[in-house]
Amino acid sequence: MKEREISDKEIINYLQDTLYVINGKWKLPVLMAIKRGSTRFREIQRYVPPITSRVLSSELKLLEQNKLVTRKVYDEIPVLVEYTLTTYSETLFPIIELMVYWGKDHRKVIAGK
Amino acid sequence: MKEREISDKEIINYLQDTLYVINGKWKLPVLMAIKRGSTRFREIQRYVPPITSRVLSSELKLLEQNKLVTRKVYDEIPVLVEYTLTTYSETLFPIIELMVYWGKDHRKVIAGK
DNA sequence: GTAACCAGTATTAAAAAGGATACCGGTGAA
DNA sequence: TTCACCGGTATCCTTTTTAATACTGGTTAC
Repeated sequence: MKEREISDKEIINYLQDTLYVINGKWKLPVLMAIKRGSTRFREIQRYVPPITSRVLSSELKLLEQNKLVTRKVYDEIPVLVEYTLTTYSETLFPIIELMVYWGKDHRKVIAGK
Repeated sequence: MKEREISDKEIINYLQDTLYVINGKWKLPVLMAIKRGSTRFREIQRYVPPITSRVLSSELKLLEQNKLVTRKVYDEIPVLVEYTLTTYSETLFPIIELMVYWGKDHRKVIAGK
């Protein structure tokens, strides 16, 4: 039994759905920061300069809504907040990694004439 | 001889370079439209609704600047303008295709809970 | 001749994204 | 006690993006 082909309109819709989730300058860099080991708010902020706390705060909320990031609060003294990736977010990293390599090459393409 | 590892900062920079090129709602859908066979201005516009001609016009210029699209003018009567993909743009399609499939699944993930 | 299509441009406005700066209450170290 | 760090929020402002609408000059189809 064969899968139905994806129509032109569906392709555009799916693509736009993805773009809607990852849009803007910050969401993917923030995910990458967490992936690379930054879990604390200030830590992420230092990793992805020069994002302001206002913007980082709102990006993290959107990432949470899209089930890409989990926010955990530990009731220690002082209170500790940790951001971690969901397992679902792993599905996004093949795309992000391709984008990293593409950006690296693109720099050469544009510079090299 | 081993390649040097990419540092944290470079990763973020390359990623941001890529995001800078593809940012916004329209550039990737426009590339996809051309890929799927739309070469004329109005044809692309119909393929990617509801983009206005003003926005499409400026997106196409940016795509040209980044060597992803070629604009050819045929001096016929009436004048004919054709947009085609560069071979370089092919390097972007693995990313775009992953994004199409990711968007398809993401819809289920968000809806299904 | 009038309507419609072509490839856009012009003008204006609205909405969204992002940035600057200051500040909060709490803790901990010097 | 003063300073710095933590995880943010509040307020205000600028820039960027996107949209709405109209229009141009030329061409073909009815």
